[in-house]
Amino acid sequence: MTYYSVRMRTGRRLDAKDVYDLLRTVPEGQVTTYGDLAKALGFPGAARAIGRIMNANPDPIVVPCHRVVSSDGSIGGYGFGIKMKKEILAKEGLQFDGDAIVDFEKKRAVLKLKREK
DNA sequence: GCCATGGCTAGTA
DNA sequence: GCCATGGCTAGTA
Repeated sequence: MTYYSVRMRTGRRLDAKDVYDLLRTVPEGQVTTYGDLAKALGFPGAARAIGRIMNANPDPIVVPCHRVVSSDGSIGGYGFGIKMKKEILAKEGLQFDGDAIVDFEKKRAVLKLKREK
């Protein structure tokens, strides 16, 4: 599996693999946000870049990109359509009020960066 | 110029 | 609802 890394305007690199690894720690039944992932990895403000990386997800089976939603608790986007995103999340136990996640703050995962080798 | 974002403000009710 | 943020890409020169 080859991942790409994103070159920030600052010159720093955000490795897509780091994003996917962190996202994989979000358990079924919970969600995180684009901005939370960005911040946890030390790139505050790069939420939009995270969205791009989600869109480029090479393996939706392994990387649960459907668990990444907007910071206001609304559904956010999805490469296969937000309808499917909602269906998957519903299957994982989340409830919706329109496009808004019910009890969003309770479902919002606390991201912890694992020390890498 | 586009977009799978987010934060802040005006302005309505 | 506006605009700052951030990288990508089609398409012009």
